[in-house]
Amino acid sequence: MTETAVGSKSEQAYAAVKARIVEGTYTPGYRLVLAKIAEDLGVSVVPVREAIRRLEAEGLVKFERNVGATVSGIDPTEYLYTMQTLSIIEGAATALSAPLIGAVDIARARAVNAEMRDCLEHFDPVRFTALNQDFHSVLFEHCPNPHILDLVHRGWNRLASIRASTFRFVPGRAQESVKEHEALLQLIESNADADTIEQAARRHRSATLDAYLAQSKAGSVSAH
Amino acid sequence: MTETAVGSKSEQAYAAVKARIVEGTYTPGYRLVLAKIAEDLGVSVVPVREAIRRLEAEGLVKFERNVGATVSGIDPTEYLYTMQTLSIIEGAATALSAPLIGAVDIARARAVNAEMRDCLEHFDPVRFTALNQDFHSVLFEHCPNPHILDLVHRGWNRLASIRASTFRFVPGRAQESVKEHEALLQLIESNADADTIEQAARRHRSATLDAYLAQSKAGSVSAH
DNA sequence: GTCATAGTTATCGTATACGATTTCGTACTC
DNA sequence: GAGTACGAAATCGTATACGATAACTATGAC
Repeated sequence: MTETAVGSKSEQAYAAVKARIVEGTYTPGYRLVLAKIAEDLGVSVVPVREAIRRLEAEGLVKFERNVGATVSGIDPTEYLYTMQTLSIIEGAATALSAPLIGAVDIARARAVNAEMRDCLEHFDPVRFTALNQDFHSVLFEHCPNPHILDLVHRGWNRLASIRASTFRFVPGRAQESVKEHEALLQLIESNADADTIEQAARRHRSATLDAYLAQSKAGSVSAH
Repeated sequence: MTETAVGSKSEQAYAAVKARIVEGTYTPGYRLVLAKIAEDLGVSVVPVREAIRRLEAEGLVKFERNVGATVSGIDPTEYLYTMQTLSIIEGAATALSAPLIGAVDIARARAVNAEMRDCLEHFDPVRFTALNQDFHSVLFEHCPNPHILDLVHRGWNRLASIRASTFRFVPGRAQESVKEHEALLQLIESNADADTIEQAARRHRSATLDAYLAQSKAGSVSAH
């Protein structure tokens, strides 16, 4: 009865493949062969097909008819697009959540942000990124509009699959990020109006994107 | 060779079911039975399954394990959520498109808007809604971010499946809408900054939503 | 008369099998 | 030696078949 909770085989396959993509076992460009995955998971190809199509809908994999599926996210412009979209969606989600964020949530977010500050010293980019997600989760999880919330989750998923850690590439950005987090919390605490919060949350992410772009231009990503 | 373009059976099934939902053959709440659809289309259930799952990912249908799929959109709050999400996404898409909108596009949009104005007299809500989509398409189709553009399309699809025509329910809104369109065009022509355009586009849709809510509250939709 | 329970039916979930398409390698020709 | 055409292998796409699950119905007891 312990396996009742896992749901259908399709569900298992979906979770399994997604996990492998996010954790990096399947790197971008990796060729996903239905039969092989099916064998690995001990299921038939049909549920795997469904799982792949679901992942395609989320943008985690690219699927070509009669050819097969590959893990997407190779394209650096893809990162740009995702970040821009997320800046808009997350900004809106945070603004909509703000009135529903209580003192305990603020405290929790502040605790996470403190951990992030500590993290700066030893500089563990993976851990820093995980904490970053925790922090923002507190801010947008109260969003009353389930569609928007869903879009935010999809955005984070895509980012996770593209890069385990943004901050590995833009180390200088981490310090500013922590400061902006505190500013954001103060805005929410002081019941700032929705527009102000939305703008702040959006710029917070845009700034990370800009930092990444500046870094890329500087030459470290000279290859097209 | 004429059928090569239609693609796979899954594709056909997807298009067929989607069309039936949008055109209203399958109304919200309609029970989608795999076997029946498969028979109607002359294919097996497997491609139909895939089609249904794709539609689920788009939010057009709701799917419950071991129970089946139903056309979603029954819930009036669903309409609210979709409109709110679309106001944000469409606002952003329009703002991002603005710099890329040329004089010919403006002229085309203005022509569509003129048709809408004519439409007000005979008041054909279905036609009015179709023109409305045409108008906004001109404004956001140049959006350079494909993800955002995709989200806008999904939003319109959902709306189409929920209601063939919003304006049937909020007739008073149509006139204002036409005026706001013209204002929006002038903003774009005068190269207004992105924030201004985004706010205007967003409010344009929010206003329709507000009008709908006021109407609903007034009692015409007393049945739950 | 109402509630609970067992049996039936409808529908979904998955496995297996085979046909269709693409891709890659090899041989042949220019 | 380079290019093209043919063929084989790999992989996807779909049909069919059967097992699993949940909704419905009828029957019985209280």
